[in-house]
Amino acid sequence: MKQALANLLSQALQNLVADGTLVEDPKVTPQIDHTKDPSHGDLATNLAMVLAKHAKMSPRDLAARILLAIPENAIVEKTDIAGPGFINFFITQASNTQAVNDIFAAGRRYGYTDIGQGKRVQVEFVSANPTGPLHVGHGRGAAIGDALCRLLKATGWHVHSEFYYNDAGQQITNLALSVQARALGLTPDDAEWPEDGYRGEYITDLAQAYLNKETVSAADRSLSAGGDPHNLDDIQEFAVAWLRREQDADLQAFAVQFDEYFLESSLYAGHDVETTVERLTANGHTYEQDGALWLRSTDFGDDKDRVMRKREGGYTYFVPDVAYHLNKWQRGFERVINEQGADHHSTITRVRAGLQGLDTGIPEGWPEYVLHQMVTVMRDGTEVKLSKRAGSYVTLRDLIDWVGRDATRFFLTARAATSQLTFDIDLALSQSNENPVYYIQYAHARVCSVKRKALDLGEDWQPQAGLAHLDMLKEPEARSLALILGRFPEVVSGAAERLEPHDIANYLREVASEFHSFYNALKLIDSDDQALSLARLALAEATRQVLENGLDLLGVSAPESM
RNA sequence: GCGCCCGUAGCUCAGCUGGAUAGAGUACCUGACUACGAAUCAGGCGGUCGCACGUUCGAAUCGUGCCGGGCGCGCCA
Repeated sequence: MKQALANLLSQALQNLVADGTLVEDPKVTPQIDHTKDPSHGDLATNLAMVLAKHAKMSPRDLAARILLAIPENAIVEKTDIAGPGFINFFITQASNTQAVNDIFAAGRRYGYTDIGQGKRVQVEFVSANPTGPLHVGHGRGAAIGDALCRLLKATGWHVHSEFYYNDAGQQITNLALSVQARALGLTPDDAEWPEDGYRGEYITDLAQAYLNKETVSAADRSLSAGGDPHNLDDIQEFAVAWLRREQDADLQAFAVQFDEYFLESSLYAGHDVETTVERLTANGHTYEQDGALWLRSTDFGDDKDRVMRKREGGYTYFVPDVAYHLNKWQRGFERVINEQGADHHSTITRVRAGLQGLDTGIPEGWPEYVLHQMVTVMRDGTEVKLSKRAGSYVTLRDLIDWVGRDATRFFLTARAATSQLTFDIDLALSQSNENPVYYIQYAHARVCSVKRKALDLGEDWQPQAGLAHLDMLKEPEARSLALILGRFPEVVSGAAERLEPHDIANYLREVASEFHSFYNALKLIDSDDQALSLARLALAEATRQVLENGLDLLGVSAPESM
């Protein structure tokens, strides 16, 4: 719709250039927006105001000239010049209800576009260390990251989702030491307990499983415990596999899947880390000082240089990170998007600096980042900070157990990632009008119910039959519902472009709201007027389809009954 | 001290690539079920958009400086 209008306007401009009103195509980007106020029409543009200076005319005069230059068409019913020079467009009935036809034609793929043209994008998210259950922050990352993948797929990108597994380094050693301590009968209160040890209840379960010589099967491996509390390497290998299984189960409960789990240890095994360091050194971006090897990251915008190889010989954490991203680059991804918690913000400059230092033609802004702020969990008006299982934090599993997968997903994606999030357990639990998830799902279930009811009247009460009578949808409630359904493709492509899934959540609430108003104002099934009923049923079914498609982008189910 | 994010209705948040009278939910108040699902709808109340300058036809939106909150500033990850 917007696009069609934009085409008309650009033809109008060409006409004005041709007749000398305008000199040539000026470099301005006029906007076409949906109006807030129905008296302003359905769509409006600021074109005349933007061009006024260039044309040396007043915005309102120019607007009048533009309107005269618009070619004959079947879209615009009438126009208006308003305020300082806005051009308002009232679109025709047929043009408005065309969305319903489009929705029936495209079905499950309505809203999808081919903007990405099949180009490859890699999305990395969650990437939790295998040292404990996933917490609510990982949950937010999982919900947003997965929604991003779905949005990118819907806009024609070839998406590869990935979970980076930090199965090397100090924190894994601490994990192994903690499990070993438990296996040897120590508790976190003992003086001999490892200094940076993990204290959650799961450590106890893990130690017990190890002593019982249990076998764990995770996505990529199956491993049996040796059961020897003095074999630290064996404990470590078992602990990582066990926690991986634990995290897999959490992600499965959240319906999040990854195309690939990438192991940090593979970067050491494959010498990627060494190669990365060698290349940075060969390119002259490193120096030795105080027994350590430094990256001159200040050459690439960092506020200080960073140690790469510590005095004791090990690499700092960001070195394998750079190696990992070089690996991503070599795999040929057009774009790479990393979804992470904002507390890791400082790594961005470091990783990009390392990549620039490799001199392999990686663009400066590569990879892209989506950072999410912290999540606070509230219940009964107070903050929930602890879980039994993990000890010091609320887990993703806790949220799912408390409020269910759909509500968890929705609440975690409904807010802008840049805003801190307060997760209100009581609100998410309420099965009433307070809960936005149910509000949207209810609209979907309601359509399903009405369709069932209509079919009770006979086989000829299929919504599709209403497509022949769409011209009967004249009431304002029907009009504005059709109008918002027609916006869905723009909403999806906009959300994907800005990497902001919460746009979808807001849009779906509006759709549900328009539908409920429509439903309450008009009777959908009237056996005395089948044609009109069918037209309304078709509009309802189109609404259902948009709700289903939109909820799916957020990973939320669209129930046929509740 | 430096960097990033945030500050909009009592509460939770949209709007932020500048546009018309700043929106939604919730809370509170009035109404609507012998109709297809009232988990709904219609209406009302509620705001110096943190503050101050600036940019311009026009600023919640852009710039600068303050104030307040969060996160990060390690040879931890």
